[in-house]
Amino acid sequence: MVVQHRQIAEDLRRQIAASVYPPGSCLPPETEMAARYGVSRGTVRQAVVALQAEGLLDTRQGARRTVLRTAPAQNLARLQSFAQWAAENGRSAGGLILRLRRTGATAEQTAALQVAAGEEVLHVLRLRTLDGEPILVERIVYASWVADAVAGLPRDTVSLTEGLAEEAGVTHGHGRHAIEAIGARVLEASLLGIRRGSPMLRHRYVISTADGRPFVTSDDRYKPGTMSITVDNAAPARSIARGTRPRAKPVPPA
Amino acid sequence: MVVQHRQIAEDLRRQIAASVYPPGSCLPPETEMAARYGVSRGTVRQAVVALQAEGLLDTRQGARRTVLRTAPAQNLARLQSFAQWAAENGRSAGGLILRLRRTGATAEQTAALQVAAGEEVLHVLRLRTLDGEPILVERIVYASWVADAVAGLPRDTVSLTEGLAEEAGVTHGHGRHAIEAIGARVLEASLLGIRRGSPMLRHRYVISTADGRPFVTSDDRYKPGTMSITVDNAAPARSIARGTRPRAKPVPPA
DNA sequence: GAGTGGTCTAGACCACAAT
DNA sequence: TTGTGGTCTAGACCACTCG
Repeated sequence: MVVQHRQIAEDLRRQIAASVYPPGSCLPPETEMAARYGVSRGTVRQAVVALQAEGLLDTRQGARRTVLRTAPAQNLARLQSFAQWAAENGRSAGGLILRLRRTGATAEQTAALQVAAGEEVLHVLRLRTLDGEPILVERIVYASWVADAVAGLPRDTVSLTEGLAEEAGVTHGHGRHAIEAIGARVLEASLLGIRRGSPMLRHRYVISTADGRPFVTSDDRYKPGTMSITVDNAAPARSIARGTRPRAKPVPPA
Repeated sequence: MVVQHRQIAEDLRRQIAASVYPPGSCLPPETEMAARYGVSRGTVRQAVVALQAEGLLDTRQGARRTVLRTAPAQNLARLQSFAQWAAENGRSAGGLILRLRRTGATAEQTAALQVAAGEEVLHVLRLRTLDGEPILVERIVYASWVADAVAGLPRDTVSLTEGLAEEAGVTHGHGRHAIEAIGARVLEASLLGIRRGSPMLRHRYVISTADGRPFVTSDDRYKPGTMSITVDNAAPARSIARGTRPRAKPVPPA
């Protein structure tokens, strides 16, 4: 981390977490921070912009930036790896590939993965556990150009995502997700020990590399009551605000 | 829109949408764009950074920026207003308040809205329609400081969100959302004409003003098969990439 | 009116990618 | 090696908030 604006951002995050600047308090002015860190105002801005994007700060032109939260807002990255999410939350994730099959792509998969009609893809049926409990059934489909790397992984690989990154250097760039509710089918019911028709959370997604090539799509179904997808977001723009907004009660910096 | 970097961003978005720069093609270098628009390089960067955040561009140090998609990725703002979402998609939303009641806040609501224990809050039970079809039951709770503005709105107000913005100048700043699957209870079953236990999508959220004061929380439940929440996201960082990534096939700018 | 953040400039140097 | 994006500077002016 040789980049100054990252160091400054990290430093500010730490101070906010440590309640040096508690929620409701103001950050020092840009000019003052610039002097303190011995950098130009622009560099401080780069750091502060990052914290804003994380939902940590409220900033309005003309007013001092105020702290909103102590903890950084969780971001959507968790939608991209169950194993990573589990690790972050101190839980242990497991995974077992039940079936592995190469077939021609369906029309839907052709569109999602941007492969030629009928081109061979790799289907994976996988049961996942959290702290030893079966919790989720995955129906994953990999594009042919990553299929061999996936097929070579052990059946009980905990994170296919990381395995694929290590084996083939393929990493997540963008994801497109759809979340619905759906009744359990026979397969899920028997694998997870629930009744048919039970309300399951269905999470479908397509993930692409940073340069826009989709390589995996999946249909994940969670056991009822076990999973809640959470999202923090910030309003995209200052939108339709009218009049003057009341301020949060000020708190002096510690 | 007097700000140059916004104008430039908008111009680029338009050109990408019009396939002047189709997916896979490269954007001109920063210096060239700066000259073309008659601004400094920094201003161009501000514009381009916005497009990156929208998932429209792939950028890597040293390489030209490449276009990833034609359409701007939809963002999470839709999670904040059903009416707005419907309007954007050319559907007609309706809403009818079935019950409106002031009571003391429960423990859960106290925490979500950050009000004193037992402080009065406004409960709203509301049935929503899409193109005339009942689709969703909302259980909304408003903090007392916005309750009067909400209670004064007509029972068939289509957008309480916009109504609240107009009446009280209260607008969305941040949202925290949780999405689950849950079986239909008697109330939803009868209102939506479905069977008890049917798999419903449950969307709970707390919304705060830009300065961090929560003012509304809700528990929305969607009729089975009617709603899918979609999310586009980009990887937060250049994470654990190994080796050189293969490039997307180049396409000449039109 | 003083202070603060938002925008913009004109230049510089470096790190990385492509050739 | 050359071109490109990433970082940084030192200064300027404007728009907005707040006392």
